[in-house]
Amino acid sequence: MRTETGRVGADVTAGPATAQDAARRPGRPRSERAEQAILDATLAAIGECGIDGVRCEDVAARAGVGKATLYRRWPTKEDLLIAAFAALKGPLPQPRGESVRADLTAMLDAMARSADDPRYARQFALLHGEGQRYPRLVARYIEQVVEPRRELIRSVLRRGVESGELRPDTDVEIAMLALTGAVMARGRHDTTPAAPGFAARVVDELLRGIAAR
Amino acid sequence: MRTETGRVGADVTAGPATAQDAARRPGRPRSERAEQAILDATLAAIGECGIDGVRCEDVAARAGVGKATLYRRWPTKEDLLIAAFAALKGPLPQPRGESVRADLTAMLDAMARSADDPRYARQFALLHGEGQRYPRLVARYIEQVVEPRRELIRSVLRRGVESGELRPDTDVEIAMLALTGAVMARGRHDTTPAAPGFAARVVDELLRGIAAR
DNA sequence: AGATTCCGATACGGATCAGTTCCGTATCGA
DNA sequence: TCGATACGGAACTGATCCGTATCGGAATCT
Repeated sequence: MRTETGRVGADVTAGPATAQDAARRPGRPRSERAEQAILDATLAAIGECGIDGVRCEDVAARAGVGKATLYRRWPTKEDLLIAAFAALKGPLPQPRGESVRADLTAMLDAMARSADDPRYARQFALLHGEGQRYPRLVARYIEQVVEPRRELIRSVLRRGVESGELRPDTDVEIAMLALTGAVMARGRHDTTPAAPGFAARVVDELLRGIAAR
Repeated sequence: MRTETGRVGADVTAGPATAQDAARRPGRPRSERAEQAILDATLAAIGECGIDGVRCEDVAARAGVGKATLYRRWPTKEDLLIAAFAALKGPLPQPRGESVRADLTAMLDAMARSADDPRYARQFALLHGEGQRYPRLVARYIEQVVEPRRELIRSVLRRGVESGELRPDTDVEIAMLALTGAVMARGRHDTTPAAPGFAARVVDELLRGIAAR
């Protein structure tokens, strides 16, 4: 049974009880520092051990925190993982709007670069691999991390079609998949960092096409 | 300690002791049927439960086999997984050589179609996700499954360059990543089967390029 | 026949790990 | 100061699961 005072499971979506909530309640408020330390430790553990390799005991130890402190905030391991992934999503890179080529290159480059971080590198694979056992986790991750990034690429492509930079009959979805997929496929089993011009080369190959004229 | 009679660990690479070996030894020979049933059950379990979700006990039960029968062949879980993945690799689709477009389309279509099989769909993700804990498994899978398929795509592309079907300055590696990556990216979180023309659209977009003329 | 090895079944040892509970202590509002 | 809640630490429970051991019986060789 949960020792959580009165909160229900659905609240996980909005995060755990924060220190602000507690400030209006009697007793010692929850430590904001502990909370962040736990999330950081969780992400580090995921990067090192994989999603199923994360042990709550280890997370607490890394964070310099008692297990009770962890379970007071997230009643199950899945809740903790959801919170960690949500915290990881980070800022979306904003297209600068100069040209489709420049925007796509910048975004793919950011993708490829973050793929060199093992924490990011294993995100989707982890989710996909062990995702069947954590369906809420997968759904939330796709909604909060994957789709916004895909949509950003799509929007750049659509803008290119409107501005005449791209063929009017461009299949935006296919192009998006080819671009993001190339970055994914490269980082898949290649642990070396992406070469400097990699993103630009991907964009250029797709822009020009590989068919002979 | 292993109860294995006299075989060494390195033999796992070449598979377990087969019924043929045993036929030259006294006593009851090993059942070929049990062996195949175990491998099939392993693959099914991987597809359903994920790589870490596979339980040897469950595999034995599905195969209608005692645990001893399993451990007599593969002394550890990792050995079993390696054997199962090696058995899964299946035949390589052979390019028919008519045209680059036709060959690529056929191969990507086969990829997309097999990605609809959950057993295949989760292969690389599983390996990538929990691969850190099974390094031998990953290495063997890449070598035996991933690379041959990639090389096949590369060879078609190179042939296209030579025949003049593709631009002479085509970046074969990037093109290969864009093609295979698009299929990967589509199937990533999309459980619905690929649309019939999907592979052809990917190939065509890359062949023609999306830049306006 | 007798020795040997395999079979499926089941029980067991031992390790791991999620989640709980309790301890003594620290920090808040009243 | 007092009550309430938080803290880190540690012990504990209960479940899971790998791998071993043992059983009676079946298949095969000499």
